[in-house]
Amino acid sequence: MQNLDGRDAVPTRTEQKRADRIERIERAAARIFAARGYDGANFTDIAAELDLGGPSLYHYFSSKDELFLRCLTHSAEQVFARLHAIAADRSDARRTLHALFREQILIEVRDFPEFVPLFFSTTVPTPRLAEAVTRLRREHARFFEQAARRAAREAGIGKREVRVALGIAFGALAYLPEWYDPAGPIGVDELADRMADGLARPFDVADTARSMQR
Amino acid sequence: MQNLDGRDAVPTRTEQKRADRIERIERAAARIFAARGYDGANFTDIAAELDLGGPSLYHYFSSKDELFLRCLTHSAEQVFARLHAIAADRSDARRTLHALFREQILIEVRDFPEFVPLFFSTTVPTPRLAEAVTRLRREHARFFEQAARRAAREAGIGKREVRVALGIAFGALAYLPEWYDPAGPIGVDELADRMADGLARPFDVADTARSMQR
Amino acid sequence: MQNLDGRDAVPTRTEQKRADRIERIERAAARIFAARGYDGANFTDIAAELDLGGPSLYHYFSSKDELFLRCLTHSAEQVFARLHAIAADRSDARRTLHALFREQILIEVRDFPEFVPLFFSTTVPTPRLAEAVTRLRREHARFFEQAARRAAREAGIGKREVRVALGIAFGALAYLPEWYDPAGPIGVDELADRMADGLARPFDVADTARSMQR
Amino acid sequence: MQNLDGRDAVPTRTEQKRADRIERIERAAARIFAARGYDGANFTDIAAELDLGGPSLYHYFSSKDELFLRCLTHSAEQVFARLHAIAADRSDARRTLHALFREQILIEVRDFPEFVPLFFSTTVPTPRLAEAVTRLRREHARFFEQAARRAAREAGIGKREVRVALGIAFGALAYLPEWYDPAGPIGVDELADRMADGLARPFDVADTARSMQR
DNA sequence: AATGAATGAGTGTTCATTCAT
DNA sequence: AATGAATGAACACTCATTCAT
Repeated sequence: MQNLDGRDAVPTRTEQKRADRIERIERAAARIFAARGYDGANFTDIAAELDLGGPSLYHYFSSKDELFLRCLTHSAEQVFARLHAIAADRSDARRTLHALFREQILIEVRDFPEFVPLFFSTTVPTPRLAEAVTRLRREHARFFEQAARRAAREAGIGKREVRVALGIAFGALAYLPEWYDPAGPIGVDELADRMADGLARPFDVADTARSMQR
Repeated sequence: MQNLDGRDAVPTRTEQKRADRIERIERAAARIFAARGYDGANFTDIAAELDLGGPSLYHYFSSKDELFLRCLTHSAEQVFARLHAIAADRSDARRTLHALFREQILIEVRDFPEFVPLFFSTTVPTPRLAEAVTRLRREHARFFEQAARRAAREAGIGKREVRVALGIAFGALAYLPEWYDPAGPIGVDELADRMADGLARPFDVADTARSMQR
Repeated sequence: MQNLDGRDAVPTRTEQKRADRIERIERAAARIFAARGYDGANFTDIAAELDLGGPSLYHYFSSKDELFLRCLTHSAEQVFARLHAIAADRSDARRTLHALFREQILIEVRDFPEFVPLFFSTTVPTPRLAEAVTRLRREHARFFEQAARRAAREAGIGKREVRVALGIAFGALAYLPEWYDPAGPIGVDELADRMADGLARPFDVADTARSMQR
Repeated sequence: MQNLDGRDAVPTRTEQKRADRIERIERAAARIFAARGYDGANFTDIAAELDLGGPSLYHYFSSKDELFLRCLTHSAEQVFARLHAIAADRSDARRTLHALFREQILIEVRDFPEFVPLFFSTTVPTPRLAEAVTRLRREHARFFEQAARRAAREAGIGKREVRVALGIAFGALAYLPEWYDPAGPIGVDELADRMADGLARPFDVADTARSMQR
């Protein structure tokens, strides 16, 4: 948002209010979509969460489809930003990959519990959403793939091993909230450490030599 | 199906026909539920697959809910039977665990593609189904947990490591059909080998000593 | 509806019943559409006319759009059949044209009062309907145009005179129910005679010579 | 707008601005109502045409109903004024009638394309509008009826012939924009001449004698 | 004067489910 | 056993209209 001067424009009060509203709606919607899925969440309920009538949401979103898309996109953007910050460090690929796993885990179980249900939900009803999900997942995967490829090259690990190792990792990340309870015996940090260890292990040098290729 | 004598009753022809019908319906339903999810699959379409009208299904299933439940239960039973056969071998826990992973993978990608969507679908609409899913998943998990616990004891691995390792494994198994393509470069058997290796690795003795406990 | 033998198939009782239902619905719908226009007529009211609930109509018609289309098409077909019977006589073009006008008038004010509102309604909401209306009107116009052209040739009347004369005629026919009251002083037959006279007059030989070309 | 003195009040600047606004809105509304019909035109779109928000229109019109009414009334007034100017000439009834037709045609196809859709639209949704339309149409018809009656008296034509002739004429006028294209082969003036000829013909003396009374 | 916010009433449409046949 | 008929409950979405700002 910039003026012709190149300086950031100050948003008017109304613009600000509107933006706030939109964000609040998105948050509520994300929560409900995450809990009940696209089909199970209805417009009326989402609106009711904010003491609004159903049709009021149409002031901000043109359709249910779009509302979901925005929830999805925004949450993805936030996650991507955090992964990006980590992926930028190109020094040690193995360590970067480990850090990416760690970060993703913390996002899921500590910072952003809606992310997984929105992002990894398998049944996506409208074609437009299906396409968006595919695109975003590809983008998400790339963070890990790039680091993994570099790490694999250094450790002399084959493409197919990488593919399988990443398949395992994505699955583990997509399913995590299904079993992990932050209030349980395993603390969030411990989980992040242990799990990232496990997911990154196939990219260890010695390991591979011994056990992955038997 | 027993008579008062305690001997197995011979099913009458009509009973047999009915059982056949039920099975055919379940198969079709499983396919459609798997493809479109509970909400996305409608009764009419499922019936149409068998050249039946929608209401006809009510001769065999009292509700959509129940139909799904039966699909779920039956497919689970089949899978459980195969896992059971493997788990029965109590000789080498580590090897048994590996074999269980292998079997589960083959079931998913080669023998029974509907299983994962039915069994691991995250959004379950009705409470009754939710409960059933929980129960079945617990039962399913037990196969792996028992072998894992025994293997862990032998290798001196802690409970929490086991929990994390199994969390990773279940996630990987639940997400497998999302990325793996049987027609792709990695063959089914190769996948089963490599992936089972990866999932069972945390239960190796030496491995754990070195990298999981840093 | 024919068998392989080439004989007309006897419709089963259920088919007959269904056809009856459809026809009854169409008639009610035609009446309401005619009275209130496409937008003004709602599905619920049409169904209520037959002591049915709104959604019941979907057993017979897949959408409001289609229901209207069927009303339109069927009424058009009936009208076309009657015009066709008259247009078939190729002896005297001037007389045929006159007879066509007469027939159309009788259809409108005596036999089929819904025809005009359905067929000549000017605002047509959906593209599919707009296209159908255009096509049907063209077909309808052709009956009159063909006779008119032949009559014009015989009487030595120019194309543009024909165009204007037909424009007047179609307008008069489209607007007729707006002012004519069958219960009023002018009887149906008298109306048909007088009006057909007026509409066909431009195709008289002498007339044109004198007054249309001043 | 008069003061207590009886002199015309000078409108204040704000009053003038308001009047301008009203007129601009009416013009836009007339265009959209004409194009899409009462139901098809929505408040938001009409306002958007003037870079206004929907609710802003309520500063000038108390309802959609009223807005339509004003469009209708104003356009009718303009048309009536022109017809009035012609009807004032009482010399030759036959010629006056012809001139009225001509004028009406020019209004429709050259000067005021919105008039017909607004004025002759057959489905009128609200009772209040229906009444207004009836009243205005009656007023409109009177211009033609008066001249026609006088012409008929002179030519010795019966009431019912007049009724039919006028019925044809009004229909022709109401339907004109449906088929006539000003950019087509027939020019506007030619159309006006020919069509007025046709519509006035029944009021010719000789003509009637011969063909209308057979 | 203008509008952003909000909504209530209504609309077409879907679908699991019931029931008489 | 099978289904055509029918429906009630629900849902996304539209739109004229109100109101506080």
